[in-house]
Amino acid sequence: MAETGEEEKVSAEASGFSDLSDSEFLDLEDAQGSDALLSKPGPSSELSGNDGKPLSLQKRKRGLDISSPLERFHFKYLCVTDLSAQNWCEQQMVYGKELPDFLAPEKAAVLDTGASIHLARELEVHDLVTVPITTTEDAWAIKFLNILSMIPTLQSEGCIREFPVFGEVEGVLLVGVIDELHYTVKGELELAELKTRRRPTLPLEGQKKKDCFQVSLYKFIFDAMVQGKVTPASLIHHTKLCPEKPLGPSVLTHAQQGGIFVKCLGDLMELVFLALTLSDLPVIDILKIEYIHQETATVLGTEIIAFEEKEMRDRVRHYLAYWMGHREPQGVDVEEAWKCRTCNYTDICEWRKGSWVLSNTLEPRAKKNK
DNA sequence: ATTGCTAAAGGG
Repeated sequence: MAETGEEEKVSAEASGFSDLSDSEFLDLEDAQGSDALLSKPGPSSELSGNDGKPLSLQKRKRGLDISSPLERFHFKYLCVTDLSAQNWCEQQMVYGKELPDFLAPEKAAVLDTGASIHLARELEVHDLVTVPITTTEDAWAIKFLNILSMIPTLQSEGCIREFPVFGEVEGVLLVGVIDELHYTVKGELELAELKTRRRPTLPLEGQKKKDCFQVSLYKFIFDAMVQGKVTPASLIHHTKLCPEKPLGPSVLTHAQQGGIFVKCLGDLMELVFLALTLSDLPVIDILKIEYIHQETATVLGTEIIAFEEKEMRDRVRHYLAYWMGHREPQGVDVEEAWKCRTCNYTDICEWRKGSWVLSNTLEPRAKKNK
């Protein structure tokens, strides 16, 4: 690596994250606090119908019954790709969350290949180092340190990859990673999303729509970040992070190696906020998606997306309405039933059953559509 | 490909 080009990206080790779920985590001093949060309040079990009123009504009064999917899954935030999965098929996304290891066999290879190609490209612009961590605060700290190192790189060298984004949208925290950001020869900030494909074919409309939504959402969140609309307070509120908790020694070491001297997450968040808002970062000018063939790396197609904020926001609102429990999940429309062909949940899909019954009972009589 | 009281993205 060239001297000026030598970039070091700090990345949290997978095993570090898995430590979080170990018993070790519960053995910490905070354990009592966490247990208290996790255990259900006593009255909930006693509610089981003792007077004449419907159970749901009783619970409703105490606000116990109405747990939104967000709460039921215990999600503090959603990934951008969760929402773009909803764009593909919301019902499928929900099954994916409910039945995690229901997933497929040979699809894995395609995903794996895609991931490898992305990793190889990431390594073109910076090295990866592993930082062992034990807490959620540490995990976020690594993300923030990465941002702090990437902003100056973008401004001086013009290209960064895997840039973390996050921000509250419609009251929900969304988290994602932008594939690539770079300045064009004209000096415009361009987001470039790479999509690798198993077969050397152009994506269908449904695929394009989903990818288009994904990058639009990235821009929306990124723009909000550089405009100072994403505050440390909002992040802390959603993630329930403790800003004063001291960071782990390995994280502190890596911060210092990068010239960052902080003691806790709160300090780091303030630095990130300042870096984002005071580095003359523009909003994203161009959204580009490139489809390439996995095997040959042939460019299959390039899309320049027109950012339509209102449409995107309406869509986000619609998707989040499911997560907040304002509506039931939906499957695909009849014209997109071809998506079911590659879905693992077709056999159990309630949405499909519903529409099959409908079309079966209505179609034979009236030849018209429904 | 799972994995998760959270790594997000990975492709169709």
